Amino acid sequence: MTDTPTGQPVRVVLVDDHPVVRAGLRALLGGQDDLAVVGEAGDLDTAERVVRAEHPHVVLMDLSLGDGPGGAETTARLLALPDPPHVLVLTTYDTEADILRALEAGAVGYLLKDAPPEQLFAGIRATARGETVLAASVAARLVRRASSPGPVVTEREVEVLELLARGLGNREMARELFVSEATVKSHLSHVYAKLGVDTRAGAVAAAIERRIIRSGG
Amino acid sequence: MTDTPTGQPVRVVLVDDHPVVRAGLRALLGGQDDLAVVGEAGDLDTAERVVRAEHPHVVLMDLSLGDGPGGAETTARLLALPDPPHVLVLTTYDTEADILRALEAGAVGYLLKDAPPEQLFAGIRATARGETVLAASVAARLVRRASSPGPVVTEREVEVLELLARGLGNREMARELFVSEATVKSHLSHVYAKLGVDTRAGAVAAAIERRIIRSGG
DNA sequence: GTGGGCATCATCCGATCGGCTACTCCGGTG
DNA sequence: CACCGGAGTAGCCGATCGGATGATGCCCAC
Repeated sequence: MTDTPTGQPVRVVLVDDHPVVRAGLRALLGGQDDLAVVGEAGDLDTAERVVRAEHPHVVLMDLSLGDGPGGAETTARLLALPDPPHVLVLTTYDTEADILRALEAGAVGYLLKDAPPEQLFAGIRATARGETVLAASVAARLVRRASSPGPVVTEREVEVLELLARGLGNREMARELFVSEATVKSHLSHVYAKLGVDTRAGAVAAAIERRIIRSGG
Repeated sequence: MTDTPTGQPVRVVLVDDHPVVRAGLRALLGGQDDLAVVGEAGDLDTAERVVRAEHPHVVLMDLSLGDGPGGAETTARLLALPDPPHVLVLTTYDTEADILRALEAGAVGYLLKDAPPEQLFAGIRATARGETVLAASVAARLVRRASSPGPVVTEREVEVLELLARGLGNREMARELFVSEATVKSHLSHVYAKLGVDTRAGAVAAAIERRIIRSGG
């Protein structure tokens, strides 16, 4: 509703591997007097360089950045720079793991790409002021999560889940991980408990849904 | 490389549920003299109305249109209109099932959102001429697929896969589907063969990857 | 009008899974 | 130093799975 009282526009850097999306954000933000896009990047390295050079107030970041390092890692890297920007995550997905990783990495906001432009503008202004901005559905997920114990799967368990998704049997997993079959079964039991399932198929589905493992693509 | 010899610009309608993406495409296409965005839509109904009114040469469509009807269905609906446009699918995903559905629905092109703008422009011009345009990775998938027998999973088999992803046992699936356990096992065997796996966990992963079933979110 | 694909059902049987209990190492933390 | 959690290991055993084989009814296409 209201505008920012400062005379200086909010300096924004766009980080997204989709040229189309970058152009879209540029076009949208260009219509706002108090928002200025001072740079953009399609990958982590470029992002780091641009942020270092431009010292933006806000970085608008797409989480599904390429296939390499996740947006969460990128966020962390940018926040480690001197005079770090506020990071506002703007993504297509609203999966729990994504949100948590981004917020844990230090992002102060999380909006979805299908958000109306006004919400986006307001989000950027709020982010520049250091406020936390969450899309409604994102907030809802966080609330829902706050009431449940965090299923923290260990690194090893993730490995087992990945092999599991490839359809390996316990014996094969054991060989692959250089451990005994008993150990694999042990990990599986723990995974089942943490994911709230009791079958391999259910574990794979749950793991993919919570983005503990990815399903290729 | 070359431009279209016609004096009339290519009339384009954008269909995408992300305002940001629509703005991006508008901005990008706006820089091309021979391309004119004559309308846009964020959902199926609007798309149908706009196409009916504007009679565009090309429809740029995002497959991941909302959570309702898929882009494939939307494509089919638009092609069913009088004087139908050429449909160029522009999406984030390059999953086999998506591509096939879109192409089967009648789309003549398939590009990814992370494509460079030049490729996008060329694709639109080619589409306007009725040519087929495929992103490199998409073409590769089709080639890879052509050599293998088409894994066309039946409706019933999808049901089994969905229950499988929920971690149900054969007995439970049988009860859920009002059939005998033997039938469930039969379906599973067929599914395994079609997906090229031999375990329930592998089947779930393969089914999610090929978007035969969704994993929530 | 016959073949093929789909859905259905049945039986057999070896292989695997999943739950249970119990133990050893190790690195952190109070 | 004692405690805890993660990782690794072991054996037992009933339940389940997966493969093989074979059969029936239906509907559609050639």
